[in-house]
Amino acid sequence: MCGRFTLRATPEEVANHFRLLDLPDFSPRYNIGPGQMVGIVRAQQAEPGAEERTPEINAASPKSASPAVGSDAEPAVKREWAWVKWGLVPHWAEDPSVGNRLINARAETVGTKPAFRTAARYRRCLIPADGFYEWKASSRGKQPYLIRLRGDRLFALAGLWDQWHSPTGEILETCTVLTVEPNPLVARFHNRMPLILPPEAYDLWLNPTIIQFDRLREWIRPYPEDEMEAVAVSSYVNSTRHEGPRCVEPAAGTGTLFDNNSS
DNA sequence: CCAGACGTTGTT
DNA sequence: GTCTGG
DNA sequence: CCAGACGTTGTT
DNA sequence: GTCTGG
Repeated sequence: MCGRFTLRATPEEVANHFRLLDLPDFSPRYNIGPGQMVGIVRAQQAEPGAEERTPEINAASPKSASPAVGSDAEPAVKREWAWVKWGLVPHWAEDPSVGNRLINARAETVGTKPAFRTAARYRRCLIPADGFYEWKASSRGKQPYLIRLRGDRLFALAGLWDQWHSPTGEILETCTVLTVEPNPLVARFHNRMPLILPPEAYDLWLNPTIIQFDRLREWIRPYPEDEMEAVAVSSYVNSTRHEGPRCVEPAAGTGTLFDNNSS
């Protein structure tokens, strides 16, 4: 599953990887947890008070209707960075505290569950990350591991977002991370893992004209294990009050990098 | 029809 | 909001 | 995900 | 033990 992750890359790297029009503003994050504000990439939203009336955001574009192939070089839909709270609060929720429990959503069923169905059709997003944490129980307590791509590359968690209007009229934007079956590497830790999308899927995932969630099924699968690795890290990361490089320091005594090829 | 729910995760 | 259960 | 709380009453 | 908050 996914209850904690990192975004250690620079704003430049994120803007480049996700083809953002504007440079986002953030500091490296070593310990992003539920309830915190996270940066997401989503299809550019219509400006609320904009003078210019943009006719039908690309709804009829032939490019946006065909599946993206090969790379993420030419986004059919403009993308924007947004800050939202991790823990999805459905727009119809009475109490925003439900978000505390909706930090993950099963990708297999998200198209039909009432809490996620509409978001799965109209409000998908990518959540930039470059690592996530899993805890493994042992005789000496719980040992945290940082799981990342080989080469420590940036990647995208598949997510959904929603808007909630408080009684006093404030708008709360929130998100959730989709999960799938784990690949064998992550299965050492848990029976679920976050859904990681390859760049060639970004355009389809963010395309608001794709409202049939079934068209995204081919991307609902565990990320290849041979592109991933796990490192035992300090339990300093356990507390969400902790931030900084200490969170990813190799655990004392281990220093072991354990991946699919080690035995 | 109205009332009531709406979600995920963990684990021996 | 929208679906399920009674 | 882990950490930390876990409760009520009165009253100005 | 179980829920809430971060």
